[in-house]
This record gives sequence, C-alpha cells and structure tokens, in this order.
Amino acid sequence: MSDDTKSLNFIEHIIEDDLANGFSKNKLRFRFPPEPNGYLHIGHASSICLNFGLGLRYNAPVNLRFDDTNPAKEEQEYVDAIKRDVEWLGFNWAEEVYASDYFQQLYDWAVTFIKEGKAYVDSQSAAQIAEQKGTPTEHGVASPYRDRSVAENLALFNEMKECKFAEGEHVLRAKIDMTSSNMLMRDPIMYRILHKAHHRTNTDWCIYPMYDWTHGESDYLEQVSHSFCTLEFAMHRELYDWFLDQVVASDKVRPKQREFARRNFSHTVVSKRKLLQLVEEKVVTSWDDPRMPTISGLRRKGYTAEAIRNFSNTIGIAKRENVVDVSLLEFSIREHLNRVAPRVMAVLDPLKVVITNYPKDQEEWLEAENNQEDESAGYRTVPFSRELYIEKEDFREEANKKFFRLKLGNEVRLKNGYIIKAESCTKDTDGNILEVQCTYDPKSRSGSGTEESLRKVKGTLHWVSIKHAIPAEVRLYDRLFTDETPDQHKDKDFMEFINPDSLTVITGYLEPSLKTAQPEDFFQFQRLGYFNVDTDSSAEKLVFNKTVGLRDTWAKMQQK
RNA sequence: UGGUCCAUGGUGUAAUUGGCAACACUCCGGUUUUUGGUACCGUCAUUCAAGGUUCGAGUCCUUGUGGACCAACCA
Repeated sequence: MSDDTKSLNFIEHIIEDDLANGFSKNKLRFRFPPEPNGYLHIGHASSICLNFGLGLRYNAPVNLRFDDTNPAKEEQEYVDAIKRDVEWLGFNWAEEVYASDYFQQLYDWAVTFIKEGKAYVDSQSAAQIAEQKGTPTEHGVASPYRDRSVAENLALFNEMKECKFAEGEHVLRAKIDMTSSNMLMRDPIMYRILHKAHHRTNTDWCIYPMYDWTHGESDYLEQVSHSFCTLEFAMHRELYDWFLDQVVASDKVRPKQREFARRNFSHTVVSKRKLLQLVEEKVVTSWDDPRMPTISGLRRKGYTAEAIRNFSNTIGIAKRENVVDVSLLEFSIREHLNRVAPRVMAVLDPLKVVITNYPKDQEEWLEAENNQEDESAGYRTVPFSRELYIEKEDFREEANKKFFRLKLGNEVRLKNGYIIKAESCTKDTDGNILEVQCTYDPKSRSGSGTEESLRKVKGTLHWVSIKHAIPAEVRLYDRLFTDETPDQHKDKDFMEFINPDSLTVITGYLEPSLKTAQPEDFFQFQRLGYFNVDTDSSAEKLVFNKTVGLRDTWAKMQQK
C-alpha cells in the first residue's frame, strides 16, 4: 500500500510476523474503541492514525466502536463529537458499533459461565471485596459466596437482571484464581448493578458489564484480528485472553491484544478526566477552546487535519515513556499552512506613520501576491494612503545595524508598496512614541520595475492603511500550563501550573480584503504568524485566532 | 516486599533481525530572500552500567541501575 522503504513500527512488525506465519491478509480487521465520556484529544489522534492507518495500509476494515458500558459517565454528546472528529481527521470507519450492541450476547455468555461453574454472584459490599482482593504482594482470599450453587447463582443473576436489587447489593464475578500474582485475575467483577439510563439502551438493563468482560468479547464478535490499546492495559491481557478462551471457536479469528505507550505532550495534559476538570472549573470555555489539546480545540485554533495526521505519523508509536515536545506539532502545522495559507497584512500593535510627501487625499491600490509558495494563488490589491499603521516594535528612534527595521534617518520597504524613510517622530509627555513622520520615494513602488523599486533595502515591513483598515478581535494563545509535565509531579496537582496568561485578546487592524473572511478560513498575517477566523466571528465583528507564530529568529537574537 | 513492561542525541522514532547508529524536530552557525518567514547547507551520540557469547553486539545471555504500571462495582 504505502511506500515499502518506510521502516515499520513494532505494531506493524507484529502484523507482518502474523502474516508470515500464515494469518491471511483478508482477515485483518481493526478497531478504534473510544469511551464516549469526553472529547478526543491529540493523544487519541495517534491511536486513530495508527488503527485507521493500518486499515489503509492493509486494505482492512476498521470499526469505530464506542465502549459504552458505564452509563454514569457516557453521553450522546460525546458520541457525536467523537464521530465528528474522526471524520474530520479524514478517516472512514467500516462500521459504527457499540459495546452496548452486545449486552444480550454478553449476558447469555455470562449465564453459560455460571452453569459451567466459572462465575458466581457475590453479595458482599465493595469494601469487603476490595479487602479480600489482597495487595500486589499478598494473595487474596476467597469470598464466602464463592461456592454458591449453580442454581442459586442463576436465580440471583436473573433477579439482578430483573432489577430486583439496589445498586451494590450483588455483583457477578468470574471464578478464576484468588492467589494469582495478577490482581486482575483474582475473581474479577463481570457485572454490577446500575440503575441508570443508558444513552442507547435506555432502561432496558440495570446490570452493566465491566470493561474487561466486554472488550475482548466485542473484539471477538466483530472478528477484530488485532486489538491495540495503551500500556496500562498490559496487565489486562491475561484476563482478556482468559475470557476469550471460554468462548472462542476454533474456526473464528481470535483477537490479539497488544499495547503501545500513550503519547504525552509537553505543557499540557491528555487525560479526559483532567480535560473535563478544566472545562467544569471554567479554566477554559469549552472542550473546543483553542487552548485545549483536544482535536476540536486544535481544529478551532486553526490546525488542519493534514497537519495532525503528519504529526501523528512523525512521532510514531512505541512502548517507551515519552513526552513529545510541542515544537513537533508546531512544525507540522507551519509546514502545511506555509504551502496553503493566503498571505495578508494585519497590524496587531499599531503605530501611526504619516507619509508627509504623499498627497493628502490620494490613495492607490497596490498589487500583492497571495502566496509566493503557490503560483496559482494569484494576486489581490491593497490600499495605500498617507496615513498607515505599522507594528510598534518595527520602529526605533535609534538602533544598531542589526536592527533592519525603521529607525530615524533610515529606509525600509513597505511590503508590496514603497520605500520610506523615517524623518522624525512625536512623543507624549511620558516619552511614548505616538507617530512617526516619514517621506516616501514615489518611484520605488513594488513591481513597477523602476531602478528605484529594485534598490536593495534591508528591511521589509507589513502595514495597513488606517483609513481602510478593518478592526478585528484577535485572540492570542499561550501554553495552558507553565510546567513541561504538569501532571507528572507527585507532590503537586496539575491545576497549580495553569498559565494565567494563556489567552490575550487584542484589537488588530486588517487589510480590507479580509472583510469577507468566513469562520475556519486561514491566513498568514505576514511576518506574524498563521491565523484563522473563529466560529464566534460575524460580519459585524471579525474574530481571529492565532494558530501559531512564524519562526522568529529575530526574537531569539533579542533574547541573547 | 510480588508481578508485568520499558531503557538509542535536547525531543520523538528507526536500524535490512548479529554487519559502517539513520530520519524528522529543536538548538547553534551559514547561504538565498521585497516576510528576520520559506528553501538550502553545515555542527551536535562511543545506544543506562558492568560482565559474557561472537571475527563482529544498540540487537543475544547474566547481573545490576533507573523508570512506568498493577489493590475502581472506571475505561
């Protein structure tokens, strides 16, 4: 499918080994199994790209399966958001399925387990069961209910199903081995009573199967060949296999669970529980707040699906601990947007410039290239007049020769416009510069082909004509956490590292071509960065998000 | 104190399965440039440690060291 020269990750090696050992390629099948209890984040993107990427590579079906066995936490809103995100990332699932589709089958199997003496109803409290479970270093002890008769178990389990009991009164446990070194094998709970309406089965059930009992059997029912999950499920594999052993038929595909390391990212958290906390405690406005590492947050911030896919493929997949630096993600989006984003001019921190030798009522429309990386992007015009805005930081009264921008007595080029020279400036009583007076060289217009226009001038500035500029709200984002690994401190809570300055809202001044920009449109504000139109934007009030800044070697030089 | 897993530059991932440690990002230096952007060039590692097997070890073996995970009626 894809290029053969690319090296394989350990997951692909496992599949290649299976194929080499006779597993037939047309039986390959994968799945992406989110629990609908939150929005997908950038870590999930890795898993999505892994599973759907394998589907593409081997031309195998990939199911989107919602792991919806806990009605206390799961909601339809999350199902919808997850489907939207997977679709937006550009992947097509073979089937949309739900663990809850298998509740009846799971129940029937559980009854069989009871009849075969492999499961029993325990009528102790959660605390008692936990107590008997032992510790990682000490064996567990058997429940007094472990040897209930099959008849009694059957009757009780049926009554559980018929909602005759309160939550917590009984559970169904698999009878495995209370002395196992793997605590998950110490008679794990298969069913608990939950009097909660389920987003799909409503009140049909008041007993719900646990993850371990559900996941492998769901894989089996869908004939998933390879079931990939994160490392913390490694210990669950023994149980996954035990449950499978009880039901698997020799002529069916036996799913294989393998584990990979979750991707961690610097200066953020990727845990649905923690992201939910950020939303609930109003640290951010919503799951799709552009500061969130969610897929929807990144999308709203202006990240493209292509950039996220490239990023996921670049960071790859392995089994070791990791903290992926945000610079990798930022590279991916810059790399894509550099190719496709139209260039425009916008001034975010304005300083007034008056061209003293430019006629007062004159204006002209200058031709500007939309994207020099893309010939087909074409040209637009931008208005020029006597009074302009440039960035405050682009002017200094005096500066050394490393400063290529505007300073008194020196020339710079205005992008797509004229070469100007700073003659003087006026200040307020505190010494703040209010206005710069310049003169322009009328023969130096960009693209005019004159000798003057071809002069080499070191600095080029972006600008807007004050009279024509459109004010717009611009939202600037910084990292959400001040610490590189906010949730990896044993003694401190991740919430202590919230960056109070993660959002700055300013008014920017845009060239008039942006007047008709629509939500999700993206641009490069020249010399500043990539920006997109936020969903809050309207014709009356444009709202832009800063997606990511341009690489800024000048800023780096300044720091030294 | 039991069990499972992991260890390759600042970061992430490779290494034809025992044969010259590679790719991307970052950092630093340079060339080009009407974006201090882009593009291009260059610098940055004795593969956690110590032994062993071998003509040859990142890869196999042994012993350490360091880290992650396991005691939810969560997934």
